[in-house]
Amino acid sequence: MTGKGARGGRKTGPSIADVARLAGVSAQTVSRVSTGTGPVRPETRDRVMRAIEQLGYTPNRAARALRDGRYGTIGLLARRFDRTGEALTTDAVLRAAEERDYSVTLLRVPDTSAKGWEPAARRLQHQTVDGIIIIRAEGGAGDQLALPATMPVAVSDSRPHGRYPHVASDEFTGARMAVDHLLGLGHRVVHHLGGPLDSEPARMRAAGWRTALAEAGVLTPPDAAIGDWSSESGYAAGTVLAADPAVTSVFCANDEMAFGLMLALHEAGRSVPADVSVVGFDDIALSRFTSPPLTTIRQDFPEMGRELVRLLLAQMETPRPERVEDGIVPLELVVRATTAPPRA
Amino acid sequence: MTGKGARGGRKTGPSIADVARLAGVSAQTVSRVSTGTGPVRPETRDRVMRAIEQLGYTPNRAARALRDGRYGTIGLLARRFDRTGEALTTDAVLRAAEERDYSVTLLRVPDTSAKGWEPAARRLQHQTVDGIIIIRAEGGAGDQLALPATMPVAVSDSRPHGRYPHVASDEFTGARMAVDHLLGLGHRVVHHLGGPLDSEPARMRAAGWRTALAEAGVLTPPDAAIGDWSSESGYAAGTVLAADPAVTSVFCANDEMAFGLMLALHEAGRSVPADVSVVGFDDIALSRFTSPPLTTIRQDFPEMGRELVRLLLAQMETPRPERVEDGIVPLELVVRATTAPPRA
DNA sequence: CTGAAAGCGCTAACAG
DNA sequence: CTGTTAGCGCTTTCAG
Repeated sequence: MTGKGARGGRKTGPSIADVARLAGVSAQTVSRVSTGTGPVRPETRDRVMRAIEQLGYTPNRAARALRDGRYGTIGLLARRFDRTGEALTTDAVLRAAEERDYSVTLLRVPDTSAKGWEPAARRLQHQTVDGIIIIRAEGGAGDQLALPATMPVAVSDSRPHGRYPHVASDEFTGARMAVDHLLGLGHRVVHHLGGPLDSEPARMRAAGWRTALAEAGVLTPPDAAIGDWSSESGYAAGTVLAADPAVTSVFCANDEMAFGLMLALHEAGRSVPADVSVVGFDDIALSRFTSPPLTTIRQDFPEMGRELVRLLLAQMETPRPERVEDGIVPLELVVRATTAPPRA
Repeated sequence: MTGKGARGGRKTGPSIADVARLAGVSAQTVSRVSTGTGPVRPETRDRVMRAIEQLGYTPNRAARALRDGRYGTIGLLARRFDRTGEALTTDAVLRAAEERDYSVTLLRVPDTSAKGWEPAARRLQHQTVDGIIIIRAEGGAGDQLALPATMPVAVSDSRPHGRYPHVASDEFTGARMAVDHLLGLGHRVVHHLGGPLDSEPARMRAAGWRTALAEAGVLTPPDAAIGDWSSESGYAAGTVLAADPAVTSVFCANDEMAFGLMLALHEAGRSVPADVSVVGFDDIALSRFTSPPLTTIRQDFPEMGRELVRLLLAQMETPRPERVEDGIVPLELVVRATTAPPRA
């Protein structure tokens, strides 16, 4: 014989063949027992079970994935995972995925620009994922994502994508609720501390603010301050706003910035809510427990996670469906102690 | 011919064979180009590259994993991922894993008890992971984890495990720094709001508090209040502590509880830091921006993530080494505005 | 009810 | 420098 061929790859743990050998049956039978497929005589099943136990056999997922052409894994893409919004979404997606028996792999995309997203997304495709959920807190042109055409995608963002189905909170309405609340308290005008300009959620919140003001007859709203979601940026904006006596109320695009803003206000000697009312957005866990507790717009993260996973799996079951509906999650105003009627 | 055999599994995307056919070369050559292994004539390489481009070929990771006997993936186990501590650790681990070209799969373990951890851990083994990092914020008897003997594990916890290497902040020293700071300000005694009793980090922080007090001559420290890390529990403890005029300073086992405590203090008319000083633990992003900004002990999460990954990969390279050193990460006192000398 | 064969896609070893 | 072969572990036919 011509000694050709080559040994295959590395062995990992006990394989189905090892179990079969020990139990004195065919690999086939072991598979049947292991997967619960097909008829097996109770006697045989017992023998196999014992062998499985004894060897500590667990099925090799790579082999199964190779055979089935799927991994049972969802990739979760975001710029970072250490912020409140991402963490809450991640946890929510994870729970929803679990329910459907999927696991979740994280991929961080360092760069905001489309250039940053794409290589990471490609890397993700080389990873073991069947579909991708993208959290887009900011970073504009995601339409250029250039993912493989067959890769199912769902996006957490505030606006239809054209290409991929998306899920979003009803940011526009949420912002209006915040502003209407302030207006209802008697404020003549509401200032705004917005998120980054390349963030769609930030834009929607600003639009809601502007619209609510317009409907109340304030046709030329004050300039909006721009932050980057961080408390630092809220603090910076706060030092400016604090100096303007015309400011009696501020609607902030997220809670973190609201806290930074309030600290600046406080340091400038303007008290909340007596001198200026503040409304946040998100309702993070801490907002209930700051002094004073923050009035804010609550996002339903668990529901978003569920929607995201639902939309993604729908695509995986029916690849490239003609049209996938988007998801929209309602928001809720939570009135706490940072809002009050204006002085005098 | 006897029509035996069976078709294999489902096709996913273009395979190496498809590329080979199109480029008019052997599968081997494609593999060589794709992996950058072995010599290929520039001409041939170009032809292959074009074919790859044209078909949008990307290697099938399941097949590679099957062959190599490894996945390039780390599993990250935690009770939940929506809290600050877990989110910071997750992000840190993710960054560290990326550097070493690993991806990270999340697994949530709903149950605190060892009973909850084990099935989840088994499930993880059935997942596509080469090793596991466990974040143990609470939930005691992790020694009974019963993971497969060959699975590398690293634990984020405060105390040697016996079984698995662990990484932890130097909680004991951190707690002492907090208490010494308060004592140095002139407080006669320092109260403590601790974490859950089944949490090792919580126990270490309480031990550090007790030791620092003892060294200062306070041999019978006041009873510690017990929380569950949440602001809610901090608030509850705060309502009790606020009623006790002997309380002039409190060291809290984390920042979230400190915020809850301070709100309760505030509502009871006791001001921070004039009436009572408060120190937290963690230094979460918001702590700098509350009013007043929180004095706290800063944890170095990125460093912890790096250590955790380093320890895990060390085991994977040298399976079951005789002894793996544990990691300990230093802590830092950050003095802000919630601490001051006692009144009078 | 059980066994044999074949093939998912990839790559190490060997032969040219 | 390139091609052939074999095999990683699993599961779906098909035959017995």
